[in-house]
Amino acid sequence: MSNLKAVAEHSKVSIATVSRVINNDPKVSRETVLKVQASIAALEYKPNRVAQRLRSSNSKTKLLGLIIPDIQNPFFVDVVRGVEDYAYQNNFAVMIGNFGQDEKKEKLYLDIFQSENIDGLIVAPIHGKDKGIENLVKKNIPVVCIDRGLTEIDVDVVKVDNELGAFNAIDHLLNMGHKRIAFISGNFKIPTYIERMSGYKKALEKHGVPFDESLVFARNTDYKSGFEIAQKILELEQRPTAIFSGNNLLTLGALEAIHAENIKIPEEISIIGFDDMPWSISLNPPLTAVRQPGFDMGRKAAEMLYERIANPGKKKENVILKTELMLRKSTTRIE
Amino acid sequence: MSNLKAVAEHSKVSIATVSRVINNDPKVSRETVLKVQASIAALEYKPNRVAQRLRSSNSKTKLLGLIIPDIQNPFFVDVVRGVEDYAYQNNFAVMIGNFGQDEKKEKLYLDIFQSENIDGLIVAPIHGKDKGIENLVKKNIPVVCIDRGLTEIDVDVVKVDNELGAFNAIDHLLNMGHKRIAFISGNFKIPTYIERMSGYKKALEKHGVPFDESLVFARNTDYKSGFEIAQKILELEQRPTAIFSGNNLLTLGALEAIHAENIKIPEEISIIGFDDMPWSISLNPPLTAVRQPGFDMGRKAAEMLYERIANPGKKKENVILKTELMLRKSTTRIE
DNA sequence: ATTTGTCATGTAAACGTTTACATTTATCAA
DNA sequence: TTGATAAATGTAAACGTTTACATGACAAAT
Repeated sequence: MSNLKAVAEHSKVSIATVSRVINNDPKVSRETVLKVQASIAALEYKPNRVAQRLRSSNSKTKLLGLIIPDIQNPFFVDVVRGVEDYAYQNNFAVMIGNFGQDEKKEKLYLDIFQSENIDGLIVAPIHGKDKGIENLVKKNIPVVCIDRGLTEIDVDVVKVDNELGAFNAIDHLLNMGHKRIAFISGNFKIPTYIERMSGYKKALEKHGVPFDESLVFARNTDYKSGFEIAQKILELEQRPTAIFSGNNLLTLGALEAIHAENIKIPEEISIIGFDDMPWSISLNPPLTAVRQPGFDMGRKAAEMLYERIANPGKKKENVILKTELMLRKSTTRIE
Repeated sequence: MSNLKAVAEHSKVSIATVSRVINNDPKVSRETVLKVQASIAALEYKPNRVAQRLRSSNSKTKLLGLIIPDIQNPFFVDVVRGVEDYAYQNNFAVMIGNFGQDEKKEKLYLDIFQSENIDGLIVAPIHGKDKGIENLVKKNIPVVCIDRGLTEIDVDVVKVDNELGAFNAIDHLLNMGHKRIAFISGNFKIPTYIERMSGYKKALEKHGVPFDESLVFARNTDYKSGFEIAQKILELEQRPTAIFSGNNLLTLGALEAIHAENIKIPEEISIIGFDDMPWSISLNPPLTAVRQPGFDMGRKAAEMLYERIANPGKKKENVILKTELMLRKSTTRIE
């Protein structure tokens, strides 16, 4: 790879001048600019971003870190796309780390990204008291949390009104006459699930239905957990008439379990999923789901990160987007 | 962030010695090692990977680039997971770029990754004559192609036997009596679709069914294309009895179109998709599909990249994995 | 006592940039 | 002519590492 020195020699100027041309410094004569640009083209010179980042943190070639809990979850894929969309338009590169709900792995990525001198980080914390992320914030490294916030410290957040989203889903089921509604949740260390649980409870309360702890199942947030928990639910002596499932993958896993038992949805059991998918309509049956605007969340987070980088002192922001209940065919009225 | 110098001062040795301790150089006394390690811990020192990469390319802190065509496609998500799995175990960081089948964006990521001094690249080329990737290979930057190869140049490749995969799918349909089989393909610039097309033709040939060009539709590889092409197919005067769809997203899009028209699968039309998904069983109806081992492909590619980095001169490898036809309920026999 | 060798450590150059500061040259006012 | 000012360019330090080479201390061999 050719470097500044090569270009400088080729156009018979100093490397400082070449650097100035690259950075559009006005203090260089038109003549020299043209000469240097010709050399740059001739040698196919590309600035070395590693050297740029080592030398100065406020260069124009920014590097963003993005840490997500589970890339298999289409919701987070949407988030990634949103972040990338904004980054691409603004000439950032994005480094992605997927920690698969593994706290150690999250910590590793935090360390790596930090020592890669990233200019900013977008992260969905594994829990609300994440010390690693708190540290970054304290060090004044620009951080935006997505999907989940931090409880101990003030930080930029983009999330969704999880409580209301869950409330509306459960309210809908209760309105249709359901009383025994199982909740397949993710781990309650994760803030989102605490909030969804709270919405679940509030809806029950509103309808005067007593809360039954034995209907709540919290494990991991993957396909397999959804499958296994649903199996258990279906075996219950007094089977619930409806299932509320906490995320995309849990829903898909639960569907597999239900289909494996040849149980009819919604005639024998209703189901609502948190997280919509483009192909929800093609599921058997078309799935009623709580839609989160993943792409928009990603884009917004990137935008906020950009602003935070430009203006580190600025007041922390807390953006809460709305969910939408997509009514389809996986729920029905019962007497 | 503390640096070598700070650690050196803290433990009253030179920075060279500290560096040696970090890199486990045996030529340093036990006593000093302990002293330095204590300082490292006290100051929470983390090596700066940017400086490491600038200084030497054969350090232990490697950075891999991964460029994929479409992160919305669950197949590529599996690939990402496979790559990451291997990378994580071997202490690499992975930088992901998603180019969304946009050639310009692919080029941009190629440039960025190169100027980030990546140690190696895993990429699914947008087409077989990708000059950008050819250049990297010529510059002796370790590259492994995944899902798709390069025609003009010898390079490491991990892919799947697309021709045979498609052949088996079409053969299955023909065996069930189908003769008019539509093919929803991606763009024929992409090598995979050329190969799948070839398998499609060979199967027709085997059964003596004449090839009908008007049944082949090639556009993009996204959900929307699948939806729109399927709409067209359903409007055909003499409607095909079966659809073979070229990838995950095309299949899901096509399903939506079919369901929107209230057409029964498989009674009124059969469908086989290239690419299986974990939740294929929960689709309406459970989808018959050609499974590709995405995770294994990613893992294998990372492994090959690792070997190529260690041994750049080694002979290029061409790994072709097998597909598997997953028989479910979306196809039926016709007379 | 001198030489040789080994081990531990230090010194300084290098990686490719950016940038504060210094230098050169030209322009113009007095 | 001199000095001041401005414009264009160059010089060199810095970012945080790694590493070839130099140095120094000490023990063993002569």
